[in-house]
Amino acid sequence: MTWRDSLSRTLADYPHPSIAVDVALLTVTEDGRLAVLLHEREEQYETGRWSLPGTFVQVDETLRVAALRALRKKVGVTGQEPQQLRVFDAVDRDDRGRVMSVAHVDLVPSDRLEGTTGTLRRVDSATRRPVLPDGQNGLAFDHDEIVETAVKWARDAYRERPDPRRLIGEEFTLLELQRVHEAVLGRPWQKDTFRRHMVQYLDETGGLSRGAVGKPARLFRRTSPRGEHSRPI
Amino acid sequence: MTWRDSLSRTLADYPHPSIAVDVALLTVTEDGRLAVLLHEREEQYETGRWSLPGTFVQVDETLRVAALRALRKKVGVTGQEPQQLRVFDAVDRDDRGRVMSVAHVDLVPSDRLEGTTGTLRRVDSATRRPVLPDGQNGLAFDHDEIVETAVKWARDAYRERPDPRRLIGEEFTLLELQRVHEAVLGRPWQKDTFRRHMVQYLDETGGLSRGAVGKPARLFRRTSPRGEHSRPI
DNA sequence: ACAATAGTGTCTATTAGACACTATGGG
DNA sequence: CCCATAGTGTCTAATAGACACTATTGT
Repeated sequence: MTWRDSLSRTLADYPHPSIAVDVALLTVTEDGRLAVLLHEREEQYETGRWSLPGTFVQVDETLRVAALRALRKKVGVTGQEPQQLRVFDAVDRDDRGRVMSVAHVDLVPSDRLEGTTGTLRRVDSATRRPVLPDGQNGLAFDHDEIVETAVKWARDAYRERPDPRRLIGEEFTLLELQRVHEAVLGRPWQKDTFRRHMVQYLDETGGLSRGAVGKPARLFRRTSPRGEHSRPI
Repeated sequence: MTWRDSLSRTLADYPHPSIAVDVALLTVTEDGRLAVLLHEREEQYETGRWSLPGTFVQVDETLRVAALRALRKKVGVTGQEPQQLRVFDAVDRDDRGRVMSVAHVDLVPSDRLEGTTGTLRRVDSATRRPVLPDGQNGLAFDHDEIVETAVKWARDAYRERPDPRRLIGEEFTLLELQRVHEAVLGRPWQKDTFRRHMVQYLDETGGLSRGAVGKPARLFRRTSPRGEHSRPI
């Protein structure tokens, strides 16, 4: 007997919380700043409020699939790998009912956001919150807190390893890598310190950068990882 | 209009996953080893299988309350502070239906387990899994993975700070503190390295230990924490 | 005196960070 | 030649780990 049969009715019919996913999709903008993708709510009484893309989790769906569906339907973005942050479960966090949200985060190159129906908002380095237009202060629900957790996750991921979310391509110079890390971490880095910290995780390709002024830089790629993958906080 | 009114029916009546909590309640045994509290399942076809205490989350309940209820009802333990690990959401993880589980962990002094109806099982230091009796190998559901994540959480918490889960009392000697840390981490520590690492987070009380052989040891207490609290991984 | 535990001085190896130097391309 | 960027030698400060020594109690 499987859970699609009548036995499951007794379990599923008992009143239980609904479960949603919300995704803080982060990126690095052209001018080297961290930003988060928002969308404007259209529900009654809420028009004009900003929130993270999210959706309810359907009965047959994993969280990952629900998160990808939210990105596709709400902001028109496809093909990411959202990571779980944590569950936000305050009983009064959603006026529409008893809804818990599994917060997710992802960090993707900005060119994957082309054609999005969402809006990129810079994340303030000090507050770790999105900079909202004019008089507005704060996202809907508990989404400010989700963004803060997401930014912390991204910075933790970029403190140790070279570009773990692959914001840049397979081959890169150390300066290109450093620019990405400075954007995510929101602070500068000494080039020699940065180099000596990262080279242990890099392999030289043998190639050199071309076309720019100055001494051509060596190209590197990430060392193929041996063990653990990146994890949510 | 609140979520108790008719509007919520349309939301809650739509088929959606059930949500459960499972708690890996860890402790340090008399002989200085890490252990996890299990209980024997009584459901049909499952009698004799071991699992973590868990329960379904009710519609009005926070995860914390549900986790505490599971501990009270399933193993007769009260008053802990479970921390979220992550959501386990594989669609086939539970034969009874579509159930996601929010895994929790807590680490408490062994005297709080007096009168429990559960069973303490030592956690193997190498595999990070509970040592099961005779021929059994593996907990029900995905609970082996939860225990592994819980042990990792506990070890991370005890790597930096002095006894963050308060397994020992307010005042203690450095040797007492070291014994607790060695039990959680599952490895010995040099006393001078340990001391110099931990004193920065400790205040001297001025008191001395009494009654034992050898030079009396100074008593310390934890420095009142300024900022962040302990967090799940 | 001796056993046992507490606590410290000091050496080494490693590392982050900073400064300043050398290296190598384009114009 | 000059400029700009790449890459390295080296110094300093901080830290973990280890060893060995001194300190202080009970018996």
